[in-house]
Amino acid sequence: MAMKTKSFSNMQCSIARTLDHVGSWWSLLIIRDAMMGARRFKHFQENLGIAKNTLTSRLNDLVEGGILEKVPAGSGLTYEEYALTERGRELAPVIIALAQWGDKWVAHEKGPSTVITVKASGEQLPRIWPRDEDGEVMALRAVGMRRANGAPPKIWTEEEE
Amino acid sequence: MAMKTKSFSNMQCSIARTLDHVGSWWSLLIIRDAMMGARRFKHFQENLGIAKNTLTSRLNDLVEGGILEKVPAGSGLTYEEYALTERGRELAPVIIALAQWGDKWVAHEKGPSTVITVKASGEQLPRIWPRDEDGEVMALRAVGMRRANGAPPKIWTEEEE
DNA sequence: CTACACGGTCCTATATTGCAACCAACAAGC
DNA sequence: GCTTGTTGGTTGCAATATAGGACCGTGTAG
Repeated sequence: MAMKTKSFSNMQCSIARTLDHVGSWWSLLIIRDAMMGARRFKHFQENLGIAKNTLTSRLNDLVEGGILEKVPAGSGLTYEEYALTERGRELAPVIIALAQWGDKWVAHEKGPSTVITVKASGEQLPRIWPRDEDGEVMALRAVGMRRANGAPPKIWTEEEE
Repeated sequence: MAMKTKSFSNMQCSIARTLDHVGSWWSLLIIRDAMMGARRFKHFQENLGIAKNTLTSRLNDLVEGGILEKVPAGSGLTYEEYALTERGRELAPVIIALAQWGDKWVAHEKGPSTVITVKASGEQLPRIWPRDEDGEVMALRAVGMRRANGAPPKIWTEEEE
């Protein structure tokens, strides 16, 4: 699906499989703009400064991947717009995590250009972070990653956390 | 920093700035492996099936970006290993969000190869998701994204959410 | 002294991206 | 009815990045 030399889609890892859909340079920025209300070709193009043929490719990939869908623009309008599907909207945690990491670690001198908020209060959204079964924020060292049963083994076996 | 045609690093948007560090095809998979304990060049190479020169580039970029650092492997050992910095470890929410999205929407027929857990209980980590100031899980429609004061305006002005 | 593992570098072929030109469909102005 | 401009693309070409394999210097094992 993604147009690169080596596809991740046959990998079993969910991260790789996700990146196969949204891992190319512009995909997540297109999704970000879609979440902020961009719907038309020109919106993405003008806002991102992306080349038109590249944008065409990315949009087609995202539609094919079920993240965007083409919908009629409205009564009387002839063109179609690009709208996020539920699948696409559920990428919000990824977008939020990226934005918050960037705010903390590689902030622009002028501050962030986008603020993610709790609509009800207008306040800035709290940091998205792993939580345990009780909803308590966890230290990262308390998060484990292990191979699933039946998964191909890792190569490095010197130690296990 | 990242070696692509057009750099995102001068964009004000935090998402773009983050992607400038981790947006290339392999970066996030390298970080995933590092989180699972990979430390040596060969670990990444064998596990990912990435070309060696590409791996060299990506590792150098990540070190330059402060996400990995080279550390002496240990007493008596001559080589250096790649270890996540705090900056790198804090990408965990991104990795988790990608993994959980993939598990839900593009799962492999054999199931996930990696399971992310709460170490204390061994249970699967709950879904990482935006929460309000009280720690309550939010509906995505309750999350707002708006331009910061002073940010360049969006091009599309037809509607505001 | 020889062989091999490790962590690279260098070269070439292919794939992807950026850029600019071009184009068809439609709308607005005159 | 004709011209112009906007939109949403497509097509070529040049530049860049990736995959793959050959090669290499250092260190270790035998």
